[in-house]
Amino acid sequence: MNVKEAQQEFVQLWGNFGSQWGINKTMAQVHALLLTSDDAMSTDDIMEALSISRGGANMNVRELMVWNLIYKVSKTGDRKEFFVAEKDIWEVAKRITRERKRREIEPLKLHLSRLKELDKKEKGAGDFIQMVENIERLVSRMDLMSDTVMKAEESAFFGAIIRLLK
Amino acid sequence: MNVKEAQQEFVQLWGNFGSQWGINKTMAQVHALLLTSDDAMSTDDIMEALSISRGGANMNVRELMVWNLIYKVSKTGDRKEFFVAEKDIWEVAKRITRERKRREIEPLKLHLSRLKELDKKEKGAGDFIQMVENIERLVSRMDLMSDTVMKAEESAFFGAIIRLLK
DNA sequence: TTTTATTTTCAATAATTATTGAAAGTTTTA
DNA sequence: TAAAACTTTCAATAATTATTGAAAATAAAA
Repeated sequence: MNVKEAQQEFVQLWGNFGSQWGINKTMAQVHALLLTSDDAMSTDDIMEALSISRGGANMNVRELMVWNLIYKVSKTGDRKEFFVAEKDIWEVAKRITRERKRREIEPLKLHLSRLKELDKKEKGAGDFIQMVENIERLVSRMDLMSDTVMKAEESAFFGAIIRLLK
Repeated sequence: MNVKEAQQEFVQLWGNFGSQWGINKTMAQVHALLLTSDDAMSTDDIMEALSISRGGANMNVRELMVWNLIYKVSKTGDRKEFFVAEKDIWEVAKRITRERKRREIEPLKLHLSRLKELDKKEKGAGDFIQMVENIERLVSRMDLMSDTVMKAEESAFFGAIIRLLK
């Protein structure tokens, strides 16, 4: 297997993995392509590499820019836009986490919290509220966990503690 | 808002949230329904509550049993099967984590590891392998962290340490 | 055994989600 | 200013994924 083949396999792998976790497959593929590409790529390069349409390539690079996972760069003497990915994988993880938190976790927390505004006198209300509170606690803990992982990575001290917990 | 309305809203909420994370929407709804239901429900009860077909109800309860999130129970004098959910939300989280790990993370790790078997002499191979290794490290760390959080919940000592990291 | 109740399967269909590609829009160059 | 180069949009379409429902299978009762 040469590098190109390995890269193609990685692109497929990452696309499938992404879609299992609710991330658009093609977006994940574009990301994987840029992650493992040495130099900046234009929309045409991406279209060619992934056999996708111009529209699709454009939409996905724009979305990846919103997620802060890729950047636009320009080459002197070329009018086209080129794109490069953030290569620090921990930075990548942090940004994906941040975006999903903002889009999904925060609204979920809000919604759950509002669910507790029900007639507390009614039979069964207590149990229901308890369940919602337990879920709220779970979500918060998971949320905190992601912060902790990221923080641990940045700190030798916390990192050592985390490893102790294994 | 009464309990029933709140429950219905929760079912919708959980279904949407699940599908954003790659979990079948109806399966998440059946789970939410049973999670917030006081007594065991039959397939007919579930069909009625969620307005879904018999086939759908059956497929989803079976799948939830594979995930170990619900159990079959029987009522004396009734031939039907009834279902109840595991109500301990931490247990629920652990089981979902375990299942996704088994189905997705383990295969991903294997696949990533195999990607490193390429001609290392080729130009660019070093960078590619480095990227794959960084991703492997990230996946492992995320994986380990989920164990740690679950463990922390069960242990005052670990819990205290995790809180320190906040 | 036969009937009845219940569960399971799965081909057909519906619903959802992703993708295309050509037209419109924008920016740069001549 | 007009033409060329490039980017963006979005209605139409394709691909994927979820759902139905009726028939087959299974299990319990008569």
